[in-house]
Amino acid sequence: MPETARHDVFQAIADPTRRKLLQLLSEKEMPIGALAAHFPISRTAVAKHLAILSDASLISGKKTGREKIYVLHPEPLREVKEWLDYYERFWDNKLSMLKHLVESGEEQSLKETETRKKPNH
Amino acid sequence: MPETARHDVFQAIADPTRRKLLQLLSEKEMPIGALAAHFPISRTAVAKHLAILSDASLISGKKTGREKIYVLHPEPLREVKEWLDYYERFWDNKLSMLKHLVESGEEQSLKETETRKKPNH
DNA sequence: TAATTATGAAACCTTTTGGTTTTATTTTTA
DNA sequence: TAAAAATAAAACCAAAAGGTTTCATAATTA
Repeated sequence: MPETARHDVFQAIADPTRRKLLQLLSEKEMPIGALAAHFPISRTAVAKHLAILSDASLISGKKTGREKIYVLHPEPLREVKEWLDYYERFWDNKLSMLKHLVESGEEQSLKETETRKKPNH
Repeated sequence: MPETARHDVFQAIADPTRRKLLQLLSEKEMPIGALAAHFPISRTAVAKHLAILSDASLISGKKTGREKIYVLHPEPLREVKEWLDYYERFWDNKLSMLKHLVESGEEQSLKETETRKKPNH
């Protein structure tokens, strides 16, 4: 695994082993050994999957002593979510409008809460 | 492309060419020739991508005369969305609860689905 | 300090992916 | 009906993906 090419988040989550790694790291940060114990493949193979996830900025590792603890970084998944939002309208005719309102309201609130706390009715 | 193994929706959307194919088909149903015109690769290569998308049940083709018209089937993307919903809470602390309420309500109306706590992949 | 533990790195292997070119087959249409 | 158009199918190819084993290195601990 040359690790030269930049890895895409869509490609990173395409592999079931990598999805399970993300799930494990979402429960608790762990070193590679603890992660590898959950799989039938070798620790080296897990290390390569971690490298791909790291390349997609989905995880990072901090070395403490002789261990390297891996931590989840879910932010890049937002790109996938935004891609999906476009298609959601095609399968969901019911509440898509409400949900889009909620989500656009959320973005608004993220910007607004710094400057304003009360509604401006 | 032996087409023996069943294709996963996560894997199907991993390739940028296939994502663009989905986008084109979301605008208008088209035969393979019209699709291939949007890419620098051969029509045969596009045909293989379409086979993968079809294998993931994301599209289907109906033959009319000498043309085969491809149609988008976005439903399998719901699986990706549900997987993402689990991670959304990690980047969105504000309205995730409201959104989860909206979405669980939606799922309930479509079918009686349990609220899931862990991803199933 | 010597053995153990945890990880990193390199070399290698097989299958899958994403692409090509070539050769049919089936409908239209000139 | 012969030519053109649209697609399908087969054979082939290079590179990437996913795995292995083997060897090396850095911290711990007995």
